[in-house]
Amino acid sequence: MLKYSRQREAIKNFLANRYDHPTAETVYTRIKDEFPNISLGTVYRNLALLAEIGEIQKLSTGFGPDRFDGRPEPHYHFICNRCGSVLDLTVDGLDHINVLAGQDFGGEIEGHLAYFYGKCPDCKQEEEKFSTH
Amino acid sequence: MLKYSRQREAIKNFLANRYDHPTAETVYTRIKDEFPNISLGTVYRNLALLAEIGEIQKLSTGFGPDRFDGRPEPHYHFICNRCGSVLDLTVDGLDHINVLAGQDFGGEIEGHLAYFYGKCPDCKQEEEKFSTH
DNA sequence: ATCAAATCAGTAACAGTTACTATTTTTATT
DNA sequence: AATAAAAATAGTAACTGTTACTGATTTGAT
Repeated sequence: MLKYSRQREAIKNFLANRYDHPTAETVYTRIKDEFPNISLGTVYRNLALLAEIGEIQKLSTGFGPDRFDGRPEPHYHFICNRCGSVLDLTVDGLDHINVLAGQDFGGEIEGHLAYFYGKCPDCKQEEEKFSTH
Repeated sequence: MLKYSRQREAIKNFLANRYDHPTAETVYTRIKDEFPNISLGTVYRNLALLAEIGEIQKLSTGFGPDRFDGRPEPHYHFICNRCGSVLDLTVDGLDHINVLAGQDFGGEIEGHLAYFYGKCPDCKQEEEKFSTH
């Protein structure tokens, strides 16, 4: 049985108001303003729990620590390979790739996980300042 | 300057003859048959080096340790969420999703990384044995 | 054969995360 | 409101996967 916890509530609210997909460490240091002696373990436990019950999303990008997304609706992410920032993307109609992937496959494709990477808007603009034009 | 190393050669050959995308730990224990006192650090260093020069691929699935693929040509992977096995997929013509993802995005999409998941052929067959038919 | 650069084995250190324990909070029941 | 069991907590230790360090060995150009 799930009981209320002020710490969990604070973590969820914190994520709901951020769009930069912070790490557990970042959540920890920021929640500390409100709960000075919250422990890192509590942050990890609640992030895992919230992700499990589908109220947030956990992003394992493969480089560096996991990141967390306060928006539970499925959506894709972009990772800037210049500055490392992680951004939300609004892409739809990508489910057909499951069919393509299942074409010559004896098993059953149930879903996919995709990350897009490249230059984020900021880094693109920054780079254009120095290019010939 | 890159110098030859028997250990690196053995690691590369080992991977070239496997299709199950072993972990560094697995590579280590198996290479030990030929090099009884090879160290785990050497395995990690060479796997990273081989991946960097494009002779193998490193797969960061997000759950558990990284896995390594002896085939350097770009291709997609399937992860069975029943038994955890990682399989190669032959899918082509998925590059158009970069365009779709870049539609309403101010930055520049340069590529993507995708994993498909579901039931592998073995687990599918296993499950069908127990279903009503 | 010489010798610098690369690689090695062995081991210590590290990052990110999970597990443990004794205490505190929550919440259903009185 | 008091009670009590279950859940959550803070604090800390332990763990997993990986990287960094060190002094010895191997490689390959001269």
